[in-house]
Amino acid sequence: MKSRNGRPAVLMDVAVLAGVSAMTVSRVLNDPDRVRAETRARVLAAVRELDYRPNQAARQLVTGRSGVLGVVSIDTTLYGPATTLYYIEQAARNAGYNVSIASLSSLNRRSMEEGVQRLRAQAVDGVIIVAPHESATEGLRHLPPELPAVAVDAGDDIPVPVAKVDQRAGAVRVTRHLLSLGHRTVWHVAGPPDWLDANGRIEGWRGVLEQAGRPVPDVLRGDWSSRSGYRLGRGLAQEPELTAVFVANDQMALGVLRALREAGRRVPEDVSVAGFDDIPESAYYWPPLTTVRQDFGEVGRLAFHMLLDRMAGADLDGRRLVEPELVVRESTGAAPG
Amino acid sequence: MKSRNGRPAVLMDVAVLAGVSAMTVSRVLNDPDRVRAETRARVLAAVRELDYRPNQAARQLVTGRSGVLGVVSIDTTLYGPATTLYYIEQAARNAGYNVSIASLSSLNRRSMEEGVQRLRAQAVDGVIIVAPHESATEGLRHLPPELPAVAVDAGDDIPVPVAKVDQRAGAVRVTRHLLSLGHRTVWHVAGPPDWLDANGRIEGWRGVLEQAGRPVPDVLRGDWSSRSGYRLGRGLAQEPELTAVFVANDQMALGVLRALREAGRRVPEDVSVAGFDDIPESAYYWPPLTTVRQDFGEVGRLAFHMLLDRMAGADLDGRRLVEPELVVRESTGAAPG
DNA sequence: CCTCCGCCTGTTAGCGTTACCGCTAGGGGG
DNA sequence: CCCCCTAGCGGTAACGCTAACAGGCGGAGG
Repeated sequence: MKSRNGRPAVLMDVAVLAGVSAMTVSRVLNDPDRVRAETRARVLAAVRELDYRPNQAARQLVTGRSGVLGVVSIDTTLYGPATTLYYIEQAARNAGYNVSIASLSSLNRRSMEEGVQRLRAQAVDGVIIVAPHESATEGLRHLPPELPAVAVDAGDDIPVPVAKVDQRAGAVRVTRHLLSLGHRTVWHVAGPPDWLDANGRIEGWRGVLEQAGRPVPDVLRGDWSSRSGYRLGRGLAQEPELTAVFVANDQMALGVLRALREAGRRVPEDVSVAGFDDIPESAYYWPPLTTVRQDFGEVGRLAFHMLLDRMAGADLDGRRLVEPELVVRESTGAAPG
Repeated sequence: MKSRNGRPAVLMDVAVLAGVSAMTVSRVLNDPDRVRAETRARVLAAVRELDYRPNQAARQLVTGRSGVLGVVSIDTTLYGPATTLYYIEQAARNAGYNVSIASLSSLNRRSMEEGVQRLRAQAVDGVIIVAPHESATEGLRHLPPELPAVAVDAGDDIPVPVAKVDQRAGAVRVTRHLLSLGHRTVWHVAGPPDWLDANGRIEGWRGVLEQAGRPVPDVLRGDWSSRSGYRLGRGLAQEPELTAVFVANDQMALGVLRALREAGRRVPEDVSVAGFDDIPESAYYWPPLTTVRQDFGEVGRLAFHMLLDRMAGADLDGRRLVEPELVVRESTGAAPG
């Protein structure tokens, strides 16, 4: 039921109906223990009867807090960012926060900073930045210092806390797995330059090969899409020495699988293929894909809780790593011969 | 540069620095043409010098508008909802709106209404509801009437405008395509009951078969996942009569492809398989998947503009359909024999 | 010369909430 | 018996902005 005159009820209407002052109504809503149980009950009854909802703008104007968190993220159509965002939102909701988004189509320092500005203009209490790109790192060094911020998958030497999956460790595991199957070396189809995840995976892969004294093939660069995986896979299929490929994400691995098959090279009998991410479909590729599982949900939750700490004034500036997990399926096998 | 005392500058600080009244500053920001060019320039200079940003809460308190739109959506991890959300956000940004999200993990009337409540408590100016589920339809009939709302992919007989892809037309096209290849009939792996998209596709498929006087096989029900497609595909592979399957989305089609291959039935020589959605990977499945392209981006943009009209007071209550497009690849071919 | 009109700017009064301080009633200690 | 303390509640003043009206000033028209 609405207030007498038809407009939404305000705090004063509740106060009048309950026979108390406006201040008491406010207390009932924000600090219920400080008001006598009987009074509280009367107020709550009035709240229900009038269908009263506190005006956020008025509350924010005086408290300075909006209860809204901002997430600026690269293309939320991608599986990783979408999943991270989803779990951030879940965690935020459970803690009583709302989340506002700023998706970036192109990723560079300016677009990222513009996203932050947009959210700031909206008076968010804090931001989480999902911008796993070299070009955005510089922007992270110049964030407004009074705005609590946490980054996901960011580079080093930045003044904000970071939550991320340990890309390097994942790449190390999958590369070691391939070497342990007897392959002389492992080729690598990487993500685009400037992507931190792509570079982390390259480092892990290269490190294992160098440490084992194996030849390090040239890195091939895709753009995360199946299309680019297919294109690069056609080139790879011409390499006579090729027996194992580590592809930097599952979508590109799908393209590589198709290219190899079209060239008549069997997986895993002739060539082993491994991916990264463990998207839900990869278990149903042909053959089912060996890959590295990233727990994007955990990253999202972690980022949110770090932001919460940050907003509470904690001065954490470290990075928290989530461990990836090797998932062995049927696309990798013993080296031929 | 901040205001003298260290706190963020407010409108009054700008007014003092520019030597005008607060009202003039407000006008420069909201209705620049109504103030003399020279005065305007002085004010803008002061704005820049103080790094002044209008306080949204104060503005909202007096205007009643927040400049924030809400999107309540089923699991934004799924390709369709994620893409729709992405384009809604893009369109909203271009029009000067921010977007706040409420993702639903389980979809039913209560969770949907709770999502709307959460956004309403946040004082959004309007909401877009992506809840393509029977159970949510009833909730759409009881939305607070004063809240401008638009639904995406909703059912019939609801009092809010709807933007959606014409599911039935897509199913009709793909089923006709399969019949035209000489198949006696077409099997169907559908999405979960209560999903409107799933049911629309069933209707289109069934309609074509009945109209052509073909037998109508029992509908198989999956849950959109590749896993369920695989499970149902194993059953299908046992059907001796099977020569054509229309699968209600591409992920399930991937599972069906694998199940058929494992059972030794070749695609498309023995069995034709078609999907729905045209996710970016489906062109790289083995074989490349014939499917129906849904333009989720167009749906998102459309929904946003309908909401804009709605907020402007327009009384549209119709539904706007986006046409899907058949994409023929290599997973469908002439009937065997 | 006066009046009227349009352009530009200023003054006043809120918008709905919470922070801060103050008041009252009742109870326990000296 | 008085004093002080606490629990419970109320009054007032912001928070930062814009709607609505008011006024000054110059030029056009009578």
